[in-house]
Amino acid sequence: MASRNRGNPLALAVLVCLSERPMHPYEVSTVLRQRAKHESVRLNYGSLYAVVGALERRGLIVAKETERAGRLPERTIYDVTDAGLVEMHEWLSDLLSTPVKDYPSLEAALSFLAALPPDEVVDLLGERARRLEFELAHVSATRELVERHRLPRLFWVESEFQMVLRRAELGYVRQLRDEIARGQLEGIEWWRTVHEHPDRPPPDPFVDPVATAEQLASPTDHA
Amino acid sequence: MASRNRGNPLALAVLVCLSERPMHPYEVSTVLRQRAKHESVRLNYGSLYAVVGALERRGLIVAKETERAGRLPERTIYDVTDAGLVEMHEWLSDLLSTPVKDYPSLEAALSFLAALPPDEVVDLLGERARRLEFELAHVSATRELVERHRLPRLFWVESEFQMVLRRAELGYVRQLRDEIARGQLEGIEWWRTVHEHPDRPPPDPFVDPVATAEQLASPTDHA
DNA sequence: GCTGGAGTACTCTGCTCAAAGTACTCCAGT
DNA sequence: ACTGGAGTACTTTGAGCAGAGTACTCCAGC
Repeated sequence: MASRNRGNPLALAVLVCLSERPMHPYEVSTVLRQRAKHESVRLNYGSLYAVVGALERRGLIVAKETERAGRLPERTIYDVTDAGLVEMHEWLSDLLSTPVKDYPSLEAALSFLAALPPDEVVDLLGERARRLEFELAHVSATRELVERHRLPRLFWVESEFQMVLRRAELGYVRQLRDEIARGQLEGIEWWRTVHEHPDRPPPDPFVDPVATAEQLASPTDHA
Repeated sequence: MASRNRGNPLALAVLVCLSERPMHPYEVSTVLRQRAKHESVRLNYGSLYAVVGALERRGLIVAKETERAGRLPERTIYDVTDAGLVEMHEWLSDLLSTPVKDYPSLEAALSFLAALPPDEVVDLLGERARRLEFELAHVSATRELVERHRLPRLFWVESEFQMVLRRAELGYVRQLRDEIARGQLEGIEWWRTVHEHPDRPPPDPFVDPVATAEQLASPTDHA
């Protein structure tokens, strides 16, 4: 009963919307956008109609009626089923209670730091820090606007969380940038040498050459 | 020259590996696993051979030679091209310098907090906090192992960053849980009422009913 | 009265990508 | 000699999904 892959969280968004009242898919998309949920859940029409179809096949929602205004395309109004309400409840509970491995793009980039020369990395991280500051300023500006509309915090906790993550990222980026700039990052001599002499065979990256022998002697899986 | 979508970061990982020395795809996958990069970049064979094929079509890598050991499948050894090195450089620079919107699953879940009753949410967030603590302990244990092998920090900054994010998440989750438990989260009365009387039409969620009128009067886009 | 842009409500197309499968080798154990 | 499990090196498959496209309406402006 743990977190078997449930796929696109947009399907959860659809269940939540339909649990309020029956809607047609396009209305779901406008409601989500009005509430700025498309900042937290990837939303586009291709996926929307795909997940609605899938939810219907799984019996979690049902087509209630179809109407037509003029010669515009037909609108199919869906309603959530009891099974759908159960699934929504379980899915949300799972997401809240169980951390899953996300793959933030910065983590990937940091994995390959050594492929770029250190001085370039200093500049690039500085650039990122500046952009993060700008973004944070922008987000808190719009948040103030929302607050002035008196929409209770309950409805924008996700943007609060977003800012927490962004601030943590900014802190780390700044710190790492400074450490590289000041030559304090462990391994920096190796890093510099490799990029200054791309032709020469790279020297040993290990901090303590004695340890290398140990390392090779005992092929422990530290992977 | 900005961040046009470059697709799967696994392709970047391949470029980085091949920039060290020519390899066949399977060797790329074992190298990435040895260095624990599969913690930061989604890695599986289906995608690996797909991205290698795409890189070849785009002229960023070339098949150098193919060998065969016994009657095992043929191994195609690839090498990076000059264009590939340029692409690697640009891609990495982009990733480092430009923050992009990731969609962490907890952010999606928090977007729909109000769909679950508050007391359940308190329990679920408590559960998550406990699991995060467990994970953090686990990660710092393996990190110590890596340190004892004297592998310089330069090669595990990504796991450092991962821990920074996890700790920030833990802090926020704990705080939010406590605020809900203590009834301090703005909007909690509405939240409780809605779940205690699912039949009754929901009351106005706005903090200050007077503001609602203003809100309706000036349809500013706060989306 | 006609053009052009914003909005409505989807549909189509083709790529991506994860999981599982395939087909072999090498070796340890019995 | 034979079975079985771990490892090697890919290939196949089909669902998922993003972006672009379609076909209409409504309205403002000249």
